[in-house]
Amino acid sequence: MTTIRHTWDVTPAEAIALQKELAGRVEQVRLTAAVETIGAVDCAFLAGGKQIVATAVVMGAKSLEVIARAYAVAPVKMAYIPGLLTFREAPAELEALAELPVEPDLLLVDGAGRAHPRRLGIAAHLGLWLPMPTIGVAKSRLCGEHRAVGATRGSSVKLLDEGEVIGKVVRTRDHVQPLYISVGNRITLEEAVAWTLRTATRTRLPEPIRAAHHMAGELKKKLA
DNA sequence: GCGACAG
DNA sequence: ATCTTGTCGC
Repeated sequence: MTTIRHTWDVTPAEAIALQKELAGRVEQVRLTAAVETIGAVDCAFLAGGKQIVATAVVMGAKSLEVIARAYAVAPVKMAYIPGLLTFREAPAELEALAELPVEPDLLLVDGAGRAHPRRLGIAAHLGLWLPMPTIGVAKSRLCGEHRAVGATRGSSVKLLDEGEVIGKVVRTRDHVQPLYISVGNRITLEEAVAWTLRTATRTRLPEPIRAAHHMAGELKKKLA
């Protein structure tokens, strides 16, 4: 299995160059192993944006019951720049994932996967670094265009950029803002959409992401 | 030069 | 992401 390693201490120009050379390593292929557990990572900011709290959760793929949780606090090293979100959030999220007692079989990431200007959003980048397949679940569009999405749950349309399908805009709840789903790594777009709908049972966001997001919010209050 | 722009 | 109460709609 191929996984990457590199420093996160880079300049914006170096970050862009890194994304360009790594994008070609993403594998859009069908899942090979059974998915028994699903995880998610998210984060929140502390101390006026000086520190980041990353959270990671693991749930049973069928029960959607939490099996494990972990978190990590780290200093923020880069400002938010559209397209370079990864270099701001990924280091802390990787630390939180490393604290988990068990690794999930599939990981949902808050942000874009291949639906990125250079085809390497945070979900794809983390997918190259980690061993399990990943899915990018973004709440809004970073790039690409698409037709109007049907108003009911399950409706979806292709997200296109420069003539290629980079993701899918998916409605997970009737009359609620759609999600921008894209391949992270080691999964197909169809499977990514299917797992998103399968885990977004009661709300717009998939349960694992909701749990990770909620945990980040609680820690933000608790850690000041 | 003028917008767009994951979280 | 973050600053924040009540309120509209399914």
